[in-house]
Amino acid sequence: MNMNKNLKKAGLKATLPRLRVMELFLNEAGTHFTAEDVYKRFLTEGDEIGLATIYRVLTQFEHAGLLQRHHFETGKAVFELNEGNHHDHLVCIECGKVEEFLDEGIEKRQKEIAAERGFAVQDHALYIYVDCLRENCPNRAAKLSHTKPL
Amino acid sequence: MNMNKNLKKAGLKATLPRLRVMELFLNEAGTHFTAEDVYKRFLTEGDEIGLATIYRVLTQFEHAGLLQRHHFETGKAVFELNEGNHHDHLVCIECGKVEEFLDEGIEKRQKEIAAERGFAVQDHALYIYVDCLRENCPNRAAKLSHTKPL
DNA sequence: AAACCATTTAATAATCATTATAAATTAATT
DNA sequence: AATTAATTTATAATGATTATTAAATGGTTT
Repeated sequence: MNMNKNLKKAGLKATLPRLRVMELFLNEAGTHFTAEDVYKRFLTEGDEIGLATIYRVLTQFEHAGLLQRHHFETGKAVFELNEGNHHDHLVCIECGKVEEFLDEGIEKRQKEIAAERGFAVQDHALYIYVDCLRENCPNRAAKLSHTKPL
Repeated sequence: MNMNKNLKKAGLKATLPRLRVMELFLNEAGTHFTAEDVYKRFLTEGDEIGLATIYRVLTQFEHAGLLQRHHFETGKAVFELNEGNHHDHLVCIECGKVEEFLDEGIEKRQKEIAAERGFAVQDHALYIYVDCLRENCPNRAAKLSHTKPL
């Protein structure tokens, strides 16, 4: 199957933790998970996979290009399936909801800006922090970003 | 003097640690410091100001609008003087050098993107990670970003 | 399929950045 | 100068993540 092939290509053995992680990200493409999200998810499903293992697997998958890591202002890293399509993020500071977008104009302008200054772009991160204005936020209580002022 | 006034307005007493921190950022406007940078700087100057105090003061200054906090992909927060001029950052992944820029087109487009989706922009962070291509990087050894793939 | 061996996991402990706590000190006010 | 609340110091605690090491497992070979 697809999963095994991905792992093989990355030179990684098909172990239970890795299959579970891969499966989760494939099944829920587009979702952003922290290491702990993944850990807890498995716990509730009956799989006791150590948190350190989760971290290791996520990092390996990132290096293998299977996942992407992002650092929002929440203090913890989030991972999502790497579907090859670069995009930026809108992050709701009230509920943590994440939406993706891509704007060619912005992409192009970034390259120009770096080039104007003699730099070679390696990567970029654009996070727009918003208020989604939903009164019924599932986790309006568990706010993000206690450090960043608005 | 200027410094005392700033602190007063923020409802903060003019203590030695706060004056030293303020002074440092004023004297080196445009520079980005981590809490530890500040801590070490004072040490070499003979002032033993606790790291926890530095953290507290930096956070207070941030809340008072005197400093701005940024999270690059280095894992630690950096602070710079808030001169009122919003700007984004080009960060060299080889040497840590930071350059600032502002592009009205990008700013405008961001607002549009959020608005199109019914969100209210609270803040944003745009970091372009580049290679400054300087062979003589002062700290080409002490690289940044071991986590983020290029 | 049993044996082999390198890889991987699990269970910790360690680390790094940052925040909280509680006792001692100090700035602003009386 | 005395009072009091704010602040610093020193230290412990926390939260996210990484390192360590012995035990277990996957893939391969016989």
